[in-house]
Amino acid sequence: MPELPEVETVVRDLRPLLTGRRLVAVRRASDLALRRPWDVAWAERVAGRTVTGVRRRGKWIILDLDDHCALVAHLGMTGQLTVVPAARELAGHTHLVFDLAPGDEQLRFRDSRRFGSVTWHEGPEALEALFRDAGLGPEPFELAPAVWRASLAGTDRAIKAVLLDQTVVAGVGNIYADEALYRARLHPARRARDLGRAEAERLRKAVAGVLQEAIDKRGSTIRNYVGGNGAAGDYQEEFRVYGRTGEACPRCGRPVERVRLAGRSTHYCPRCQPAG
DNA sequence: ATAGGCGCCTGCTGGC
DNA sequence: TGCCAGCAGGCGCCTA
Repeated sequence: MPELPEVETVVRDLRPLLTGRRLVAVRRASDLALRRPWDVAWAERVAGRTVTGVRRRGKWIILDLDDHCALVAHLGMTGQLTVVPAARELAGHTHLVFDLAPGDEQLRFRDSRRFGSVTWHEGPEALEALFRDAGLGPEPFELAPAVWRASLAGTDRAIKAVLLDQTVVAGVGNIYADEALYRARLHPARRARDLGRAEAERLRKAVAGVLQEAIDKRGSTIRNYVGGNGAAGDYQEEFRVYGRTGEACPRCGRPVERVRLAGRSTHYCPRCQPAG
């Protein structure tokens, strides 16, 4: 579910709630497996450590610890990472609970579909290895025009597929790919290598612009997503095409169309985003 | 070597 | 009302 703006919102929420606090104890709250396996050994290493920072890389959430190790969370489609009062009843699908000190609160990881994960990494090298193995590409706000153009030129795929490729640019998912293509007035099925220089630059800026606006609105909540403080996002109110199949394009009034592309639902305006 | 498809899970919605 | 297919903010593995 969560793409870069949602993950960024979680990170901004969690930063003041976690930084300087100790993870007194960690325990599993379910026996069900997450995408990446829980390792009992790291629970012992993490217990008693203080969180020194909270940051994001692509759609990954990083909790830096005072022993230079790190916890890394991925929210998958339905993951939630929130700080709540320890007395609050455990919500369904809660998988991990971290007791915090000082204060009577807990960091909890919920995930109904369990496509998400929480893992522990021993040192900065191990963390880098995780992102290197994933082939994680540049952050969209730091994507150099020449690098972007080279990525487009080097593939036969549709531009929509390229936007979803985390090795090309990190953090874009299905919603913001569609919204960025609409803003750039580009048909999602256009071959990436066929984009002109101006079109490529328009799209690069549209991606950054849409993501920034979504961050400003605390991301998009369609179903499950909440920030680190438990509050939903507001950017779903700003969608121009995503999830608006059959509704009027806000620019020209033509009905928004939906097709299957790169294995994902893809929404676009057939007039504003011409195929040719 | 690239690109597409499928599987992983659960929950919700819409059509019959 | 009930059932069931289809769909969902993602990724990783397999195959052609």
